[in-house]
Amino acid sequence: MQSFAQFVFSLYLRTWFPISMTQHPTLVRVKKNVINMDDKQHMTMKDIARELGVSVATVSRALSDSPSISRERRQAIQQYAREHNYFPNVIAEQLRHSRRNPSRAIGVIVPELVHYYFSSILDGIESEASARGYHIIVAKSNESYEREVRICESMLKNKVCGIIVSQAKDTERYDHFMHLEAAGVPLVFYDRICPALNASRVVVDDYMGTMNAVSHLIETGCRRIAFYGAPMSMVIAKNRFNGYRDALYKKGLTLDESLVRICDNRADAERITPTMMQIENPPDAFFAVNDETAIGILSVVKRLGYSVPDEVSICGFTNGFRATVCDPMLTTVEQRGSQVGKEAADILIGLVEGTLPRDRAEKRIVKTRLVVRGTTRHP
Amino acid sequence: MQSFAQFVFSLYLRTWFPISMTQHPTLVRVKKNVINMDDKQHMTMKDIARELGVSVATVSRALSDSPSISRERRQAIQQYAREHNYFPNVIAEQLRHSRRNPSRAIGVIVPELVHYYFSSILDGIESEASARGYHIIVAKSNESYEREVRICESMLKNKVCGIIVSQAKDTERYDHFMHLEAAGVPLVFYDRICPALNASRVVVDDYMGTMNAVSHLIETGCRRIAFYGAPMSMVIAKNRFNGYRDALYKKGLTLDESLVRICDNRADAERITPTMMQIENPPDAFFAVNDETAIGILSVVKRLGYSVPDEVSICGFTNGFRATVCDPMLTTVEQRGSQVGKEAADILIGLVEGTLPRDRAEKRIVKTRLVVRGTTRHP
DNA sequence: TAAACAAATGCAATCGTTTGCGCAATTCGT
DNA sequence: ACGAATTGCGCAAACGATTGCATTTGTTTA
Repeated sequence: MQSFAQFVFSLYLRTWFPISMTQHPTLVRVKKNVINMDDKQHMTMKDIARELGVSVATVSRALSDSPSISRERRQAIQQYAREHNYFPNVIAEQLRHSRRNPSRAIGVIVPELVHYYFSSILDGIESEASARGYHIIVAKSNESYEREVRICESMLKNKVCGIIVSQAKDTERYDHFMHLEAAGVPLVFYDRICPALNASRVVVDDYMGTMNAVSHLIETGCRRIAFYGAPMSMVIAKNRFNGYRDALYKKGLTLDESLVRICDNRADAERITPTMMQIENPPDAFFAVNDETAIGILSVVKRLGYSVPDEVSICGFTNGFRATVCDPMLTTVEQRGSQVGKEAADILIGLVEGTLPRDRAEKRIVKTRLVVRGTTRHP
Repeated sequence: MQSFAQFVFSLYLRTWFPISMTQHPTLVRVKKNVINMDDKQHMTMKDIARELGVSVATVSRALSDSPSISRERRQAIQQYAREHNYFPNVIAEQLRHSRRNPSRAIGVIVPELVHYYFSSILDGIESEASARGYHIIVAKSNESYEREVRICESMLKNKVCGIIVSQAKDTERYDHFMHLEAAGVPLVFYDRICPALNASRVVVDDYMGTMNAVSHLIETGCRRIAFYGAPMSMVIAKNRFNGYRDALYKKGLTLDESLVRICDNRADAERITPTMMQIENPPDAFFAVNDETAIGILSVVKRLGYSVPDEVSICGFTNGFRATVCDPMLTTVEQRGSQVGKEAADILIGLVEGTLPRDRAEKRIVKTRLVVRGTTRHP
């Protein structure tokens, strides 16, 4: 790993000297007027300057490889810095540059953390961000408007360069977001979009995803397809329903409203489904807004003695951990959370670095993919 | 929500004025010498001072409610600040205090993000941290030593007040961690502990968790219990194995080494299990190091025509999403990731704030809980 | 030989806050 | 009414880095 530190160093004089973690340098200096022995801190330019008998300005210029410092001095200073594992104080750098340069911290607001889709998105954001030299500050809103506001304040105070956010469910006012925009902090929404704001966003192609899935059900012989969706106040719910409706329409089937239910979790699915299977002309397939709901349906349908997929087909949406655990494995629409996260980070960084115009909202749609497994028949 | 901003304000003069997100104040000031119209920035003490005809020092003291400023002036300044949504520049604050006060950013290093256990831990850390006024910077090591080192550097540069970390699998050198400690950044390990370092840590009670689970299997009539564990180089693997061994011993059973396998993922489980069921005296129960592996066993055993739990019992470890999705639902040891995260954050904050001594490693063990479901018989 | 020039370095202000110290103005005690 | 104590406020130096401008050298040119 020796070469690693050198590699990093060679990359940049601008980006500075990393601490070579694999050597044992005199990183730890004891404070001059020793008061607290535990008080450890690192070198500053002043230390280098004092030690080498030059001014701080010279050190600064030498370390930034300015040609106005003589070759020998420059190299001497650089070497001293490297040997003593000097690295610049980001706080000071930032204070100095706060008017021109944004920080490299991206704020990420997640409704919840223990959730497959959000984890994948976070993963995508982290990958893209760290690859481009940013780090992420993560906060979860717990689906609460109040916490969301507080988090926005905190992130503004902590000078993030931008925020990637999925709204909390009970957020219906958007002033906090507008304030952020007004304060010059760019915003990128994912998953749950703020309809009132014309902000940049990344969403998955709910419409086409659902349409393809439902078409698949029809093509494999299903004729009475139930739809379990989220409340229509959510944009994604509406899009998925439209996809369902249009798939039926395109295949010449009529939409039977008795087959449409608001249901987006397992408990509800287990409560509702028995009734659904007792109606006069029960469904021969289910499309569920997420895998969790689909699993609920599956467990009930199996318990009622139907065979899956022969008598009843089931299709979910997410393709999370659950999808390959149930028996039979779940056919589902892959939501590609990681890709959503990457796109969101890409937009945000573009906005921050100026490669994307701030006055126009960048909107991206991530394509979904139907993953056919055991809960639907093969064509 | 008007009352919210006021509520926050009333809480603290020290913690400062939040931006009232629900009003439309003159947060955005136009730069005096307008060059870039997009350049938005917020008030500083200097602005307040100029406007009210006092010195910056007075503003600072008034806002920190110092008694050395007269009541009227103090209130006037506070009111002006509140009305104009002044809030202090954390960067500047930090620079000033860098020698005494740590930042309020906690670094969190996770091997992966899309993973139930790590998500729960992250969730626990976030909850505890945000409740105590800290925020978290999250980075994933992707199980790579090199990335882990780089992340440590980056976090050190970004002045986190401490780091909570689970080692990458291929980390075998610990210099980077030692450097952090040396630089005064406290470290708390979770899940994967660094054996070479006597650092603070939070682990789950792998030994007792496994012992209880295996005892449960024995009490429900199982006699030949297979053990699928992780490589013994990992501490948790060893502890879990010991729990298994001692449970057998305590119940008067002998350990049959042909029933012990290194196997910690689904693919391996599906490969190994058919063979395992063909040995002369096949197991009547499996204990697996995690739910994923247990699910793999379950799917094979079911496919081979055994009934679960009547002929074969299965027990996992984690109690993640998967556990309630498989059929029958999985009996498993609940790992309480969220609690682990909370304890870790609690230790770290204690270390940072000085309520816990830095010279002694704080070690906590989170109790597990056996969750009996459908893959094992009831006593 | 003095003026002009280039190269190398230092001075000092700046970013936004905090804080020790000192200076005025007021109030107090005698 | 005069020195002492108190009160209220400002000056200026930090914190660690950057950068325009001035200064110090040494070299070249007229």
